[in-house]
Amino acid sequence: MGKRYKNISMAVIRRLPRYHRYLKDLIDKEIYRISSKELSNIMGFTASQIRQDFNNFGGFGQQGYGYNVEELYGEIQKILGLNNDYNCIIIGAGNLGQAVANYTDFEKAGFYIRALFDSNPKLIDMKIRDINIYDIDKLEEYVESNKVDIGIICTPREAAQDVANTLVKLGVPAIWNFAPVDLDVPEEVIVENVHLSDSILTLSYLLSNSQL
Amino acid sequence: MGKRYKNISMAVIRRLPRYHRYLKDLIDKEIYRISSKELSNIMGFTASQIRQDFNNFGGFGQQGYGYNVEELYGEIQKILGLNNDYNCIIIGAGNLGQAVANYTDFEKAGFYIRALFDSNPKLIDMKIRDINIYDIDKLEEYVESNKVDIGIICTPREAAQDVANTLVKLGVPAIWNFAPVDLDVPEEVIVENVHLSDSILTLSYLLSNSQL
DNA sequence: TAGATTGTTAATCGATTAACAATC
DNA sequence: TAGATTGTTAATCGATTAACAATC
Repeated sequence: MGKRYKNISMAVIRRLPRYHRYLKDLIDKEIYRISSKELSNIMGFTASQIRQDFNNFGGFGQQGYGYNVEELYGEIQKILGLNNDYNCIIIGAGNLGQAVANYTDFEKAGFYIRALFDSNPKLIDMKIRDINIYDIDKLEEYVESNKVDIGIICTPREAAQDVANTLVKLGVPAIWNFAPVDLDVPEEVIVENVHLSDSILTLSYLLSNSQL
Repeated sequence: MGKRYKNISMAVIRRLPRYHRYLKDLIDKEIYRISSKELSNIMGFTASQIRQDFNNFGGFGQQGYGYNVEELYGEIQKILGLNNDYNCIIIGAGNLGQAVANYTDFEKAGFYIRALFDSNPKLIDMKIRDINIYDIDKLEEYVESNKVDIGIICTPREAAQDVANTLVKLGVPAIWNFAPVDLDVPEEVIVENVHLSDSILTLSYLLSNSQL
């Protein structure tokens, strides 16, 4: 278990994955040293913001030199909790659930999909890669006998809150929610939303209000 | 074509789909009148913020009464550009592309998927619902002879920038990007990202740094 | 009219940017 | 050492919240 950071603003937290991504690119390009100014040019954040962001977690740079890319990448890796593995289950094995289950990049980052659940009899006992789809009735039993870190909700809107209630009741600490609702959960439960419909509406707004 | 709003901050814009969603719920529940205070209780924004947000676009309420839900919903619908239909194409017909193509909710909101494109010979000429998957080589020809409002990029990371370049060259005004890269496009081109990998890393951060 | 609630201005809070001393 | 660049404090900017006069 690494250090735990508190009171970091969401604005900063949401930039961390982006740093992680760009630093990975730099390593792939065999660039091993970078200043906040150079990173600023690449990423489009100000150099000042970059230094402020990193200094929320301690000083990773060296005056007169800049940052060691691999070291910095390693630190952000740790901060993001990517040194751990996570057991994930997907509830809702429709198109979206299957797409998520098939996205093997997550596994590389330590997010292992252990099981899917669905209410559609046609899907039950099918496999995605080698991951089984169980009847939704087996969800409680499964979570009680297996450690589940992240519940991924890919059900239709109507079912999402019920599923969330079940996951919360069973002690699942985090939910990755793809259903187009804001889930009502106790505050200690972590919810990260992927609201595709909100995203396309934002695009729609920008398109209709653009100058063309 | 409705009014065009400029200089609205992204913070406000990103709340609009959420208002849209909650107002729809209210209509479904046959609630036809609401005050900023009541909406505040439901949505978790402050009443003050709600009034500020709406007043960016004109006064939709009435002192002493509140807001007429249907009217307000209609206004936000217009502001979001949902009175138009949009022709969309998906580039990359793998799991994610297929999941997006199958998500019929988008069609209800006016986003019509007209074609998919992929480089995998196995997929070409298959159909998702009744939408054809074309060879990626046919992309230019297609966009030249059909109006395309939104290009949806569901390719792997490596292909995404090339696809974006092609779309930009052909004059597609907006890109909905699911590939885990920040696309480099001219500033008049609208890009809305769905970075699933960034989202799961954010969740990972919150989970590793939570108090449990 | 009296009560309620908006629209809007002013105050506060938080996040970003600028500046620079510390130091490699 | 001189030059470069960080870490950090101070200044600025923008977004959120509070307050209240306008008015339905």
